[in-house]
Amino acid sequence: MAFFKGQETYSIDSKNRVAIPVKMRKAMSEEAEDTFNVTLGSEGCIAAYPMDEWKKYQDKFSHLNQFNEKTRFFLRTLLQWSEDAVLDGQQRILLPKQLTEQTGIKGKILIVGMIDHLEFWDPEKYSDYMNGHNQTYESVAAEVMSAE
Amino acid sequence: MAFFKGQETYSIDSKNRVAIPVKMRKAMSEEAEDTFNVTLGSEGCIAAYPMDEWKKYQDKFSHLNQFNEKTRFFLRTLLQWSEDAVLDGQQRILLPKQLTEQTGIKGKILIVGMIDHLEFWDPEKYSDYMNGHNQTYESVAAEVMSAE
DNA sequence: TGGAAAGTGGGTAAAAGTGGGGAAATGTGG
DNA sequence: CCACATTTCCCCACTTTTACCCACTTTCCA
Repeated sequence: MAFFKGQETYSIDSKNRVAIPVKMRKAMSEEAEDTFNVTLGSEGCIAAYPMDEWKKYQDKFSHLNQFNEKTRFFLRTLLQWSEDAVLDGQQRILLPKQLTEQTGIKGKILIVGMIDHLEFWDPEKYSDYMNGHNQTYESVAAEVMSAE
Repeated sequence: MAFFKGQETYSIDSKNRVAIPVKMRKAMSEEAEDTFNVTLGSEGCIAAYPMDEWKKYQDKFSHLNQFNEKTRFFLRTLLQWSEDAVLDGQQRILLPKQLTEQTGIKGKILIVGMIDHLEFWDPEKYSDYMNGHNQTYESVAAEVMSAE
C-alpha cells in the first residue's frame, strides 16, 4: 500500500506535463501500473490517486443505487472531474486542462504527498490556505488526535 | 465491466451525430459491440447504456410485476424513449431527434461518465442543475456514503 | 570529479474531433 | 405497385490535439 509524503515545487510546462518526484514515484506500488486517477481535490487542489488505490473507491461507487436522486448528484459531482493519466517515458503525467484552469495552476506547481494520493497546488494558493488558519498547528493536532 | 467517468464538451452536428470521447470508448467492454441503448435520463439528460450493461437492467425489468399500476407507469415512461444506437465508422452515435428536442440539446453537448452509462446534457442545463442544489457536495457525500 | 539519474523543453507522426457529399434504405401518398 | 421525398449510413477530407521520441541542463552520488 502506498504512503506518500513530502513536498516539491516543480514546473508545469506549456503542454501541461508535470514530472513526479522520484521519492513519490518509489512510494507507488507495482499494481498501479504507472497510472493515476486525477480529480478535483479539496480546498482547490488537484488530487491524483494511484490506480490500485482508486479501484477500492470505484468498487464502492459501483454498488450505489442510482435510482436515488442524492446518489446521482453525488456521483456526478465526484466523477465529472475524474480522469486517468498514465506516466510518459519521462515519468511525467499530463494534467487535464480543465483541472489546471479550475485550480489556477500555471508555471510553478507544488506537489504534496498525502498518504494514499498526491496533491497538486498553485504554490500561492497553498500558502494562503496555510496562513488562513487562525488556530495553531498544535491545537488542531490535539483536537484531531484526541479521538484516537 | 464498464466504469465511465470524466466529462467532455463536444459538438453535435446538423445530423445529430456526437463523437464518443476516446477515454469513454476505452471504458466500454467488448461485449457491448459498439452498441448503446439510448433513453431519456434523469434530471433532463439523455442516458446511453452499453448493450452489455443494459441487458442487466432488461433482466430486472422483465421480472417486475405488470399487474401493478405503478410498475406499468414506470416501464412505459422508461421504455417509450428507449432505442438502440450503433457507433458509425468514426465512433459517433446518432442521437434520436425526439430525445435531443426533449432535452434541449443543440450545438454544444456535455458528455459525462456515470459508471455504467454515459449522460448527454445541454451544458447550460447541467450547470443549472449543479447550482440548483442547496446542499453542499460534502454533506451529500457524507449521507450517501455513510450507508457503506 | 565523472557518470548516471532526474528535471525540463520541444519536434513530429499519429490519432482524435469535426464537417459534409452522395449512395442506399426507408417510408409515404397516389 | 410505383414515384417521390426523407432519412440513414458510409465514405472522404480537414483541423486540432495527443503520444512518443529525442536532447539538453542540472543535480546527486559513488
